[in-house]
Amino acid sequence: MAKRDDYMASFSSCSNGAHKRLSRDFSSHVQEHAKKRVCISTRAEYTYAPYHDGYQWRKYGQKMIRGNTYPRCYYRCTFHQDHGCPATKHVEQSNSNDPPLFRVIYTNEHTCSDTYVSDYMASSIHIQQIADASLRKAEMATPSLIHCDAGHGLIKEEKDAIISSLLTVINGCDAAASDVGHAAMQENTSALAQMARSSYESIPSVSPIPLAAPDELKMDLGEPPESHWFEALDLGWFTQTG
DNA sequence: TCCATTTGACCACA
DNA sequence: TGTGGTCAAATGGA
Repeated sequence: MAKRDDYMASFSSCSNGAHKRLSRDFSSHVQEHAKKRVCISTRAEYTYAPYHDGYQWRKYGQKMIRGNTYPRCYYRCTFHQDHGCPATKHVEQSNSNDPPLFRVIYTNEHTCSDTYVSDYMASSIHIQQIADASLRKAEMATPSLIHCDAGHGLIKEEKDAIISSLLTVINGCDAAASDVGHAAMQENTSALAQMARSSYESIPSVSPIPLAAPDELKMDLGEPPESHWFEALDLGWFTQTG
């Protein structure tokens, strides 16, 4: 496959017209190889904090998408020009709740590796933001429940779901780490997994009997079910071939 | 003055 | 031909 760096090197020494042409040439290469099932990573994520994921992004476009209430915003890595980092993400609000939930679609991995580890540390903050937002929502919905045993049980269930999601993500990261060879990331994700487990174990379990959360306490996620906080996009051509 | 964001226009693809 | 993704000039803030 043609290296993107080759194209990016060309970018720096050509006119705008040639720049655009090379960009399209590269897009054609990507699409061509996509047809041949070459690995290009894409994943979707639902989050309350779409703008703080540990990386620096620059917005390059916004578009109303047919059938969507809210516009989709297009971001690429700040180091796109400097280091040719191909990472991009699309952010679209998926509901009008307070706080609103956003769907973020990440495309391509960062090659600006100096910010890589901090991303995974940011992930723990990110998950904490999700948990906090979720619990605030529950508290606002039924403040009296927070102060009774049943309320504690419901909150524990809510936390269970969130932390379970975190562990799923971290386990996924562990697998990804072996692919890209970032040992440091593995250490951090293991630490995060341990943090999540200890956090999980430290939550007092007032009611050992699983309780079904009433409707007003369930998180309104719109389309995605809770088990799909982080969703891998199966585009049908992820398989790496020799 | 520099840099990030906005926004209309352009292009590729289905 | 409609839709989604990207570009780049214009604009605004630090």
